[in-house]
Amino acid sequence: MPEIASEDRWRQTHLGRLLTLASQRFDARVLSAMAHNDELALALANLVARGKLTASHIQITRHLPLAGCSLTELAARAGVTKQAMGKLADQCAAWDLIRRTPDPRDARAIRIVFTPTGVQWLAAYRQAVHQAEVEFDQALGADVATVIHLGLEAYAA
Amino acid sequence: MPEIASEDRWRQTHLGRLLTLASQRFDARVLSAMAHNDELALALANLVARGKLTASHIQITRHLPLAGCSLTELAARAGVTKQAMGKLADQCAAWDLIRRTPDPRDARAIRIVFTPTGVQWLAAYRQAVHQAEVEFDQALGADVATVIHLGLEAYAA
DNA sequence: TTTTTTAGTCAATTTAGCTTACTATTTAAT
DNA sequence: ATTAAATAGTAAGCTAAATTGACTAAAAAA
Repeated sequence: MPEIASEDRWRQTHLGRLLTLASQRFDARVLSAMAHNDELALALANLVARGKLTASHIQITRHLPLAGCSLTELAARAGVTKQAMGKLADQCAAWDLIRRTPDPRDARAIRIVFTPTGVQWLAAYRQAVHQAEVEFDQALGADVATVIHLGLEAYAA
Repeated sequence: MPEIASEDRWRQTHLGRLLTLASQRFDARVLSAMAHNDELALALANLVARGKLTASHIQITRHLPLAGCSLTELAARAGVTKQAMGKLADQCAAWDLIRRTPDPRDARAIRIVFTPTGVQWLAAYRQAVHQAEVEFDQALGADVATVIHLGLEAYAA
């Protein structure tokens, strides 16, 4: 426990705060990389740059299996209600990232699947994450970065 | 870059995702510790347990100096508008965590200061963070935890 | 065949934040 | 000293994300 004199500094540098800040910085780097990705369709990169396509939409990019899945399952994976996921899906569908198709085995259900544009989007996301990881490695050194990666995997996953 | 077969697993374990999950887990542990803190006034612990007093109020706990400061400065430290901070301050004042006092040197300004209850709240927050850090150390080992702490400080702070 | 569960949508509400606009006061400039 | 510009705080209204509750249609279980 810190002494009073270092109180304020402690409040900005304890582990929880550092995890939050590091997470935010990393995400910002990923979004930035996507906004500047020349290979990504200009319309998509612009949506990112203008703040329309944000981290919340990455909830879909992050959780939708390549084979597709139902809205309910996608919501469960992302840990939000199906109503919330439904709205995200509406937007992503309007931007032609995902498509709703009927489920042949269940007339109630719809399958959410990536469109070709969505697959391109997913690839850009992966590349941006990779780039942010490389930046992280360069900032801290590969050894430290590896310890952090493995350590967090043990703590969080 | 991962191959297709491990695509889904990669999306859940890349560094950005791990940072987010670790940050969420850590914060959840802190809130939980505060909700179960017997020394904290029952009314406060209940506010936490019932989700009324949340992470956003910790923005104040985290940024308000022990000597107090103006609302504008507090908002700047936390990186939100003064209106947003004003609302948080209203709630914290209603729960007797902070108090608005006139600034003797500037009739426009008000000083925000912790009440005695607020100081107790801050102490409980520090103790809860400490406890979460101890859990982290025990889960990963002190050496790894230290590397992570120092590494993230270099990356994020 | 009836009952219950499940998938998805609609509507209304909550919440945290923002922008714009305003008053009162202080500081700077003539 | 007086006026102009900047600053502290509040108020009103808006937006975006996510919630709860109510509902329809289809499937599964009784």
